[in-house]
Order: sequence, then structure tokens, then C-alpha cells
Amino acid sequence: MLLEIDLTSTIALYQQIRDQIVYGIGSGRLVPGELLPTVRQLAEDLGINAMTVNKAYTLLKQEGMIVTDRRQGTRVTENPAQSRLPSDYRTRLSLLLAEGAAKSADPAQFRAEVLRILAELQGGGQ
Amino acid sequence: MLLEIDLTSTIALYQQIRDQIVYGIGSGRLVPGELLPTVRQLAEDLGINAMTVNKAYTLLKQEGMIVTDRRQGTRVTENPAQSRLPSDYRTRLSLLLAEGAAKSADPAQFRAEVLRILAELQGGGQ
DNA sequence: TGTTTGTATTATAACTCGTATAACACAAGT
DNA sequence: ACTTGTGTTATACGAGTTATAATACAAACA
Repeated sequence: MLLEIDLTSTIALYQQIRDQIVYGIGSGRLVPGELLPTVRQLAEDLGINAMTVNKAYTLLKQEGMIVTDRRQGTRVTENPAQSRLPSDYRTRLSLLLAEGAAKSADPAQFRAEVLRILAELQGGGQ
Repeated sequence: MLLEIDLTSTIALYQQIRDQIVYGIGSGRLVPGELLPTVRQLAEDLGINAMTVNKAYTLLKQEGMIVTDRRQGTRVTENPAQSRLPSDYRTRLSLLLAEGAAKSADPAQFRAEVLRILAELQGGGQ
């Protein structure tokens, strides 16, 4: 998967990297077990410092998205299974859904929108 | 609606205020046209500076959630209708859904979770 | 005129971000 | 043994941003 960053964005570089990898995993374009670039390699490709990439990887590791071995490198986590979504995540999702509901005219219409976005994610992958 | 803030939280005070009002509107506990406390009143209730409350209100105003008049005070926006959700919002939702999908074992199960959270929001409101 | 509303300005301490550099620990290959 | 290539840790730094506050200003209404 090709990663791209926008140096002019207000979103932090490490956050952009993290977001794209999360999106890649969630959409199925990155599969469990898949090998990611090394921190140094990705840093060079993007023309940024390796510590910035490391920061993104550290974040993803804390989120349980990736796993690292000393020598093998970094891989997408094999066992995606968490029986129940973290309460922290549920809170964030609930808030974001509330925001969408507040901006929408009709609840049913908003519900359909959410399902469409989810289907698009899991289907096309982008 | 009673607002509460956590002074020890890492989330900024103005963000906590903003989030709770968004949640209130999205869940229906705050209805269009409803009058919100004045910046000074809310600041006093919470024991914080009025400018911090103003920052939350400014944010909400930019999001189109509330409307302010000089003398009348601040109200929940009357016309919730935006024909289509802002693309910015869709991007954020897509990313958050991707995160959830990445953390879930089964896509269908995750879909059901999302619908449950949405139903809980629009039904009980908490 | 006085009160109450939101707003603008300014200040400041704290934090963030990205970078840079270096060193470390580990595992595998040679 | 030695080298190589992983991720990791530590430290530092400077530009920029954030969060909160104190104060003063502007507008609307009774």
C-alpha cells in the first residue's frame, strides 16, 4: 500500500500515517500478517524523520493494530478479535454519530447514510 | 440540560463543553430553538472563565449547531437540514468506522454494533 | 442609562510537532 | 565473532499552537 503525506496539512504527519494505516486495515487493503515498511524505510520514502514514523507505529501498537518483532519488522496484527469494542471507542463513535445526527434532517436518512459509508468502506476499500 | 466538566481530563474544557452540547443535540435532549445558558452563566456554574465557554460556543457556531444573538443569547439552530453531510464529516466517520472494523472480528457483527449504538443514541439519548 | 448579551484583545504558561542525534537491545546471517 | 538491520529509548531544541484567563469593548434592549 502506498502511503502519502501532505506536508502542508494541519494534521500532524504521524497522525496522517496512523490514519492511513488504520483505514487500510479497516478497509481490508492491509490484511492481517502483512508486513509494513520499516520505520527507516518509510521515513526515507516520505522524506521525513524516522522518529516521526516511529511515533505513528507506537500509536498503532498501543491501539493493537500492529505488532513488531525486533528482527522481522512490523506486521498487521493477526488476531483482530476483540470480543467487545473498547468503551473508549464506543464513546467516540457515539459522539461522532451524534454530531452527524445533529447535522441531518431526518434520523432514518442519517442512518442510511451511515450504512452507506460503512458498506463503501468494507466493499470498495476506498 | 446539566453540563459537567472534568478539570482533570486531558480533553480541553471547551472541547468537553462542545462535545456535551453536540451529544445533547444529536440525541434530542436539546431541541432546535432551545435556549442555552449565557457564556457568563455557564462559566460561573462550571467555575471556569467565560472565554473558555465562548470558545466552545464559537466552535459550535462554526459547525452550524447553534446561533447567537447579541441580546437574546444562544440557541440551538432551528434548521437542522443540510441536504448532504459535509465531506469533512464523512471522512472523519469513515476513518472512525475503519478503526472499528479493524478492531472487530466480523464485519457483520461490527455493523450490528454500529446500528445498536446509533439506536441507543436516537432512542434513549442517555 | 444601565444592564446583559456576545466579542475582541492580549497575555502567558503549557504543550505539541517535527527534527536531529546518538545509543541501545535484539535476532539473524556470514 | 562480527556485521547488519530491526525496533526502542533518550535527549534536546525551536517554532508553533493550545488552553485558559483577565480585561476591555460593542451591541441590543428595557
